[in-house]
Amino acid sequence: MKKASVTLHEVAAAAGVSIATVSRALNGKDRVSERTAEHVAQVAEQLGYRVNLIGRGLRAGTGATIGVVVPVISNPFYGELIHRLEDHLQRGGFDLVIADSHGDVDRERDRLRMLVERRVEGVFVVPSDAELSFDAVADTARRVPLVQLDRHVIDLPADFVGVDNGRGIELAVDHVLSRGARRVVLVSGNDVTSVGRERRAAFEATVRGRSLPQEENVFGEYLLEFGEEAARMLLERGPLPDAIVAGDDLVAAGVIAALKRAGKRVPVDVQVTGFDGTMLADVCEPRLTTVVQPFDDLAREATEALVRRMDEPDAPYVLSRLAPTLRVAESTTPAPPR
Amino acid sequence: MKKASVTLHEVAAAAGVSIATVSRALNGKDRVSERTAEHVAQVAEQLGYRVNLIGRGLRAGTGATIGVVVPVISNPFYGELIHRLEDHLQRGGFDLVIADSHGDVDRERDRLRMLVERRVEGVFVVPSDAELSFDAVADTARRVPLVQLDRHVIDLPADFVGVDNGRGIELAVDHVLSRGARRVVLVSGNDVTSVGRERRAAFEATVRGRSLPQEENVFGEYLLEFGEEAARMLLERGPLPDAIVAGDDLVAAGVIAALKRAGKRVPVDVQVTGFDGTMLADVCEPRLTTVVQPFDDLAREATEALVRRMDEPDAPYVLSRLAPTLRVAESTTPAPPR
DNA sequence: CTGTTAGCGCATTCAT
DNA sequence: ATGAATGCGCTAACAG
Repeated sequence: MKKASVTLHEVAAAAGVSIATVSRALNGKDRVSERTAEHVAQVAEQLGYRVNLIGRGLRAGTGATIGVVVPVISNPFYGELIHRLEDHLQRGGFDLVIADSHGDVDRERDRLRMLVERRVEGVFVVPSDAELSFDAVADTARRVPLVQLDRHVIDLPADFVGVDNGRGIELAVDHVLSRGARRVVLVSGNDVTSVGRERRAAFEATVRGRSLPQEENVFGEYLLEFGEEAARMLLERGPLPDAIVAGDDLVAAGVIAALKRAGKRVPVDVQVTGFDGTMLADVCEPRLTTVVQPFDDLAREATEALVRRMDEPDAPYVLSRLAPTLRVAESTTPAPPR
Repeated sequence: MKKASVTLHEVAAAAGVSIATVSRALNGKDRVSERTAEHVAQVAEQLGYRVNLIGRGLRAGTGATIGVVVPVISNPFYGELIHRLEDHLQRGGFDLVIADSHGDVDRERDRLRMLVERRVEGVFVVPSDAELSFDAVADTARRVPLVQLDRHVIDLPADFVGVDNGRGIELAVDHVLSRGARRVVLVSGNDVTSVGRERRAAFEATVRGRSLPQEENVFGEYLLEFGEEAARMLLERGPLPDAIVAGDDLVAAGVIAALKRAGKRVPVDVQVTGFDGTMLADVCEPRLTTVVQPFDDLAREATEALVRRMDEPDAPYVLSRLAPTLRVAESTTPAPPR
């Protein structure tokens, strides 16, 4: 059990051929006689040979690996996204190395550095800060094909694939309006992330565009706890608005929990919407009306963008915005849709 | 932007020293004059040099990498677990490669093979099938230090770290009994996984031990949908039991959702408990009383077991069972605890 | 303190 | 069709 692993040399020796022949036989790329090929394969199998991807990688100048850096792997949204990414990459024969930045810029820089040193062929990154992530992400993009996912760094000339946040917020607001709301409040992430900025800007624009009353919105982090805290704040502030548009499903879940604990009814007393379309939306009670991200399309698009960048490193960068959809559920619908 | 990356040679040339000196200067392991060290560092920085971990890995016989194979990365339970693992490994200077088996034995075999070929220094695996995963996991364990996590393969002589499922189920059952339940039904995962088997066995043993009436339990997969389905089945079957012990939080969430849609009240009409202690438990309404897994301890223990195995490959294998705790919330408590 | 050299495992070019 | 030789980038002996 302590034997160092079998190498081409040993297989070659055992099979009575040269190391080159073994390599050829096993990879099947080059011409080898049927007989030897079979023989070699058998010997290799019998010896329990396994290619050493490190050796191959060194020779090839790279392993077939893609890296991805996310803020929090335990967030269901990123879990889902990574799940899809892995799927698409697998098809291209790539393995995925995952790194968690803990939403910390220093750690993010560190993890990106690690991926570069690993000579991954491409990197996906969800930047943890719309501004402070600039240096690390820019530097990485200079060294390896890189695609920003979900969030992006302001003014960074690099590919990006994400959802159309403006459209998503608009869908949510217009929906609650169609359900009779007038006073609508946004409870969402702060300006640290591009997503937070975009959703806020879109919300304010929509409120103005629909001539709705200006409410005082609440901003914080994309956490369950923030949702609860924000809801408590709104309760203290006075009469509840007609609807609360939350920045994501997690926040929405927190909002609903706090509201109900305070004896308020959703959607009767106040409507609530989420954003992302994670499984959290289905676990909430009432189930959450939410803006659904097209996870699979995002992953596919991002993979394609990365491949494009690998093929043509100097092509002009592209910003992809995918359209979200609205999934209507009980949190905005008094009468359960049958 | 298309420049192949800078190598030690180039740095050496530019700095007017030998390649070995550069290596030493940069790694600081060996004695180099203050002056040259500084000079080299500066040149390297200026050229944008980054070690090539593939080269180093080949030389060292391994990269500082650990692999982990889980059934579904999008499941919050595994997200949380991976999060903690990454944390502990980081401290040891290890990077983590994640692979998703999709709960499929073939894919699992494939992913394990990839990790071996990558010459990772260790592997964590959550086997997708208590029996069918045997060959792939056993073969992998023969080649590299391996620790089974959460689930294990039956009769496989390999390290394992997981929660004490028996104790967890007992905690849940005794708790609902203390809340006045008599008729208790288990809705949990089937016998495909060791976890499913253990929770079922523990439940049946507890029911017998407490002289409770034997109910017909429901088994399926650890999915939200299964929880809903099971609840519908129970509703059709006749009068609801006093309590439903769910196999995990996801199933519990599904159960609660379906019950409430059918007009039943939790915990008044029926109590419900979960298992795992994921964020789902806090999002449910009412919040879920659940058996909490000690995520951080599990990750730490698993990491230690792996390191132990790396140091002493032939040591007798060890099965670690960590004690869960019960977190009581509204799903079993009529009067909200203040 | 620093330079020279060898070789980790592999794929490939060039002979044969 | 096969073998011999080369070098990917790096670190660790070994000299000096």
